[in-house]
Amino acid sequence: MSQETQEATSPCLKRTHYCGDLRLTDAGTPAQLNGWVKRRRDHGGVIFVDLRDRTGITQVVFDPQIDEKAHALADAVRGEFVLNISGTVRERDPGELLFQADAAYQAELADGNLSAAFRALFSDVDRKYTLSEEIEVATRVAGTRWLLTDVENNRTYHIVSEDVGAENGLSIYQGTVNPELDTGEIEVAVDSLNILNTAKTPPFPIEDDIDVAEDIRMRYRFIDLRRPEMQKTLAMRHKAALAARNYMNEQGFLEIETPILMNSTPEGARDVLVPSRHYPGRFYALPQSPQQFKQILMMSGVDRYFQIARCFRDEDTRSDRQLEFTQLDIEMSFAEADDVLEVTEGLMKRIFEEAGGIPVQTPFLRLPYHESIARFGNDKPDTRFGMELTDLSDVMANCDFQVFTRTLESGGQVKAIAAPGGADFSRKDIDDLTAFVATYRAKGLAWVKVTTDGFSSGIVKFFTTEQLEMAQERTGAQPGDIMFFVADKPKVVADALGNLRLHLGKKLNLIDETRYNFLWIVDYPLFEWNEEENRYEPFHHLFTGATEETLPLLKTDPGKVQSQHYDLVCNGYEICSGSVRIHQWDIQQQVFEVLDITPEEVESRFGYFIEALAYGTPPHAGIAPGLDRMVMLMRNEENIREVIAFPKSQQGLCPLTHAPSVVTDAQLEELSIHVDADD
RNA sequence: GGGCUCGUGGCGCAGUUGGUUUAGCGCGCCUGCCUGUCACGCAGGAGGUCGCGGGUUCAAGUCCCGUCGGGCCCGCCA
Repeated sequence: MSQETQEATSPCLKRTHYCGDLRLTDAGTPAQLNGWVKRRRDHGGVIFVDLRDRTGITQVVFDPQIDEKAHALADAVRGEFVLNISGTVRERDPGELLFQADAAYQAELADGNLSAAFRALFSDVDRKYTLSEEIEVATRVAGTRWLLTDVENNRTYHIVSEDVGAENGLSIYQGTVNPELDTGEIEVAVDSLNILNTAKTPPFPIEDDIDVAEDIRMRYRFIDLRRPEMQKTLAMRHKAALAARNYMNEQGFLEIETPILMNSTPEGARDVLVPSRHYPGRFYALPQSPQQFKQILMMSGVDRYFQIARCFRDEDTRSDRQLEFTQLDIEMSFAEADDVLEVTEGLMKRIFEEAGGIPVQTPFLRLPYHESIARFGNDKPDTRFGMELTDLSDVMANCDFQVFTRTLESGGQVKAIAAPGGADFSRKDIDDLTAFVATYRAKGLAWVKVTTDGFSSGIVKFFTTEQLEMAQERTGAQPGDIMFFVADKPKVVADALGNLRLHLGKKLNLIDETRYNFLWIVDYPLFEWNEEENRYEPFHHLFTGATEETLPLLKTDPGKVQSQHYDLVCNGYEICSGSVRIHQWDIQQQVFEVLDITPEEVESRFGYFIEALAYGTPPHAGIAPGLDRMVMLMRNEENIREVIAFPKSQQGLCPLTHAPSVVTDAQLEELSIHVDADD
């Protein structure tokens, strides 16, 4: 194969346009393009190449009559070769004359409604030209030239009013315009080609809607990222970060970097640790979030801070969780909860509208935590559809179904949801759903179908008609639906039915994918009781403030203290989490006491922080929107890896570089680390 | 730590109750022909031993055990 890539004179790499830029108005102008070969179509005499860069595709034509040398060179071109071409932009050829028609049909072109008679002329030429119902007519030159696009058949026709024999008539040409491409009305006739580089045949095609295993895409991520969809995602992520940066700047926030190497705080998630060379046996930790530093910045008088911060949590991944991720970290002084919510709402509006083109209505609804759990089974509800959970504990207390009554007697609950159209579910469907809820520890899934003839189920006999009618009324079940019941401890009921609701919402297509339902979850408890360890734990983190009304309960009934924490939820994803912080030393001490953290522990773990707190800390509050999840939502992706350029696999490996890697003994020795690696 | 699931030419898949063929198909790839295609077309061709290891059997891609890798989920994590 020809490998001649260079001339003696080096090519000019400065492009005049990107491949997605050119339009009909550019016809006649010279153009120089750089790009990758998406496809080459060799017709023996003339060669077409679809040249791709991050903006789009332009068809370039190698015609021996224009430049014999370029045409000869193009013979060796293959997929993903890197080309530099120059030539002239030209309107695409009107193509071959198909037939001529009476001038009277011209009137029909104005409104795009072609008569049956006109349509028949197309079919008369050849069956394959039969027009579909979906056609569009564009006027190219008023009164004389039109472009007729058959959208469904992806075919174009040029129609020209010109002299046909003695009188004026219409000439219909089979056009060469490609309605699929933004640049489809033009092409570049090449007079000079430089093959800047060759390429091995890629392992999968560089185009959207490919059906390729994810690990192969990840191993060849540099090829995967060339796909238009991925370029779109990268660009959107950039726009989101830019919109955020601009907005925060306009709101008076300073962007400040905080350390990546910091100290380990064993609270919450596992830290990613980095050994210290100077101090054998000591480790830095990568930030789970810049929480303490941003609070210290408030103590430092920064007043308003933000950062596009990389965060690290050494926990197992999920489709919406990575080992490292990016947050728009925000903190503001002299601020109350409402101030943070307002700034955040403005930020969301700005990001979603500027980066995603998605209109956002503010302010957002606010839903108390307990209500969210009660109605949706979790604190990140997808409110794009109904099927809410409903409590039937009171109704079922007197039924004859012992599974329910025993659960209720031991302090459990009976709740239900109604699935629209679920009366059609087969035994197998229901078995699958039972297995589904079992993963959330539910011991069973009771069901009752609602039909026009009444209730139908193996367990109907255990209930009175009134009880079932009450269940139907509360769940809102209609004839044709099915009611699902779970009886268990409240946590299990919430998990099982909450996830079943989501599962069925997707399966039954109840979700409007075009909607973005933003929603604040508020009124969280400050502490959570840990049954096993017989002590309180912070519901969020140690520095979350309490509401003024519930603050006195800190000493008497900590479980009832309400925090000033807030989460922002959109379509079932938590996208921001924040709170008003404790800024008073004595209140912070009380929190430590509730949590049984000894003064010694406080001193060793947060000594610097507590000390800073005592030196005039302003009231402050903050929040941290997750960039990855926002981009994920805007791109309608269900997997966070799709919106990260180089994500880790589920096992925490980098598929491209194979990190983490084994290091040399010399490196380990310098760090005084002895590896005990059996597994 | 656990459950489920997938692993056959470069990619996507098919391989029936273990025995039919030299393990098929589509795409891609290679060669040749073709001046208007845009999923170009036509003709021809190359390429896999079925993730890996072991076992059962006269016989295994097909059954069993183990192991490695990918994904989803529980735990964990906000």
